[in-house]
Amino acid sequence: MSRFVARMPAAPPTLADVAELAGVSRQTVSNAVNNPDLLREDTLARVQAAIEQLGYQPNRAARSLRTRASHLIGLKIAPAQENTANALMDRFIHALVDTSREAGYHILLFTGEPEDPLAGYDDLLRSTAVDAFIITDTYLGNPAAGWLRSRRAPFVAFGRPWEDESVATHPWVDIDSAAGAELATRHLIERGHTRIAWIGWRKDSLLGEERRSGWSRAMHDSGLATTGLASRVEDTIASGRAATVALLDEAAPTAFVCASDTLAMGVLHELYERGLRPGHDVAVTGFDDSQVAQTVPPGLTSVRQPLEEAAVELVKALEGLLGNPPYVGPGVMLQPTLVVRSTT
Amino acid sequence: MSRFVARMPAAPPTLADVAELAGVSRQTVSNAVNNPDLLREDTLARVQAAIEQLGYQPNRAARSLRTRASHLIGLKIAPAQENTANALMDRFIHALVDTSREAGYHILLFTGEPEDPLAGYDDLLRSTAVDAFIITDTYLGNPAAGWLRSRRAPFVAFGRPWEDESVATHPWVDIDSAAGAELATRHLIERGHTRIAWIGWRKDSLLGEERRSGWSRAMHDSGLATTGLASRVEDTIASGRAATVALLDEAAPTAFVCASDTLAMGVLHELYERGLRPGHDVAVTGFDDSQVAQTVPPGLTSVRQPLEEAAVELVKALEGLLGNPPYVGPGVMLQPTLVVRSTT
DNA sequence: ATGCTTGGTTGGATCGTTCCAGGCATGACC
DNA sequence: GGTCATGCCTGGAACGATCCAACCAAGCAT
Repeated sequence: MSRFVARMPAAPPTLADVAELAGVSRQTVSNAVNNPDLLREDTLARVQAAIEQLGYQPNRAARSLRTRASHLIGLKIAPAQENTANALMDRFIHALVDTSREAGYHILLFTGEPEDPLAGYDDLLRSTAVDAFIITDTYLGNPAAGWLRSRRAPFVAFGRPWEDESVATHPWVDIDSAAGAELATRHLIERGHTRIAWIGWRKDSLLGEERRSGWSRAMHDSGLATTGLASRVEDTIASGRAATVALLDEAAPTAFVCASDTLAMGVLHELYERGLRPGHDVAVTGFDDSQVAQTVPPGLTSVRQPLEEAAVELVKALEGLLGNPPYVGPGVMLQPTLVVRSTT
Repeated sequence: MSRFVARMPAAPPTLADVAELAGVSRQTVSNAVNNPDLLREDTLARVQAAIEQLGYQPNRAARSLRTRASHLIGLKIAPAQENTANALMDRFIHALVDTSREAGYHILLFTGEPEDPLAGYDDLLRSTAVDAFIITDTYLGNPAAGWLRSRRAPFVAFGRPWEDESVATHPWVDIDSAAGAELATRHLIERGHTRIAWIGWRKDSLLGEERRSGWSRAMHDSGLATTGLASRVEDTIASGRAATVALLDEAAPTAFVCASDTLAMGVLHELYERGLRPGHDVAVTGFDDSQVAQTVPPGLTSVRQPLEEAAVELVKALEGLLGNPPYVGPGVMLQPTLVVRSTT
């Protein structure tokens, strides 16, 4: 078979090219790549030299076609939120891409169509474009998990299954955010605060209730009262600020623990307006260690989620799930840390 | 509510399955999908019904193998920067994913290995995993553009080619950030400021010099002096703050135009420390309209880059580049806008 | 010597799609 | 009636990898 050597955009070398150069068959080259220990030492060396010389890399499409595995992982991303401090995705995505590269996977992004949130999953699944999904918004009622399960599509979740745990047959990784709120609250108690207010999300947010429980646990453990000190609002700066107004006027707290950096910024806005100095007159903590928390004067104390660790665990779970035989381990719960800055 | 479709892992239907059901040949089904106008009306309808019934979608691996096109676009992402306000990526990536979906492309992410920044490109290219790349950091000396060109790999750049323009044979999209700085400066001049300082990046940053030129143009056009009012530092909060100290003490400006939100936050930090009120005592503008600018009290005026528009143009350029014949249009320059908030 | 293992290698078939050359009606034209 | 063009459809052959059954020496036991 004579190949045209002088081709303009030089077609990448194939298995057959390497085989010819090394003087072996295609299959032997394939083994050299996938099962090196099947070859005799000298043959292996010869093949590897040929691979090196030609700069050969297996064609992904051909390999996927044959092995029915694309080594791609689908990740759905939500629109960037404006006017909030919730920008976890940047850090998370980077960690995920980095970790999955080491495991031989790439991350394929997609977005949802407003009318049909499952369409993106369906497309990728039916065209066998990805091997698995990572889902992130596991709030109650998110149809993705159930739908993927019914389709027998492999997926791992960042976020525990809030529904009946017994139904959840997928691996998950989550962060113990009750512990995060508790960490922040105890920190404030240590600083001598006794009237510590909570600003969290509305009651239908299980994650919000979870975080709130960390605050109330820390308070009760220290014998401090919580009545009149909790507020539950939308996750916006304006509502955080409104909650601050109400709490300051009615309960006179000396510190605020917030369920998000966004809400904490609401507090800072009101303090700014009143001429109160955060960290001196009133203490504030946020949640997520966003860039906002890191850069706002004088620096917002915030709970930091170990996203890099989460990525590692997610990829580990993914490898188990896609292994042969598939292995589904128990859920993994990670501990957040507190980054102390000048607002406390 | 719950529908149980007791099915085996059910291999996805293939072209042949559809063909059999519709009573035509494989090729006819393929035509129905790719060249519908080649079929007689009734045949087309019959095939489409069969496709619908089976939920058929072409297998991506097989299609890529045959057509030598993966419909994937590679995008290299940099680590999320801590302690800065530079989080453009979130918005940009989302816009890009959204736009390219409409054009039939997906975004594949990868990261660089520290020792070899080109390794990621090389891998994806040699395994024919992606059709093209989008590169974002076109600072002078970034080897990616030149390397990709030498490999004849299709790519479009977000950022103009700073090197010799005549060498650049690739499409690019950029944002006229000199105009952005000019916008911010003129805005301050309109507000009555005359002593307007510039805090930008060090001289070896061409982008920084570009932005600086917008400031000086606006100043000179209005007959205002610039001597002693410019400072060039690293892009960190600490250096922004240090520059503020020096400028306030030596040149007594009443306003600061900054090359980034990070630097602007440095200014706010110093104002905070001195008890000066941004927007009342001293005006400040940033660059990027980051979440930090949006949420910091009392709200930082900032230049907003039209990232969504940029994504649209990039994908348009990509389609041209991957078209047959390939088309490389002229570079596209987009205009930023100014988001006015309370610091001015 | 014959048969049997074992490690190393081989060529053919296959994954699901699209490209290509051709087939077969139908109808138009001379 | 024969030729040719046209429109619609078909079957075989690729794309480049891996799976599979078979092959072939060499080594060992019978």
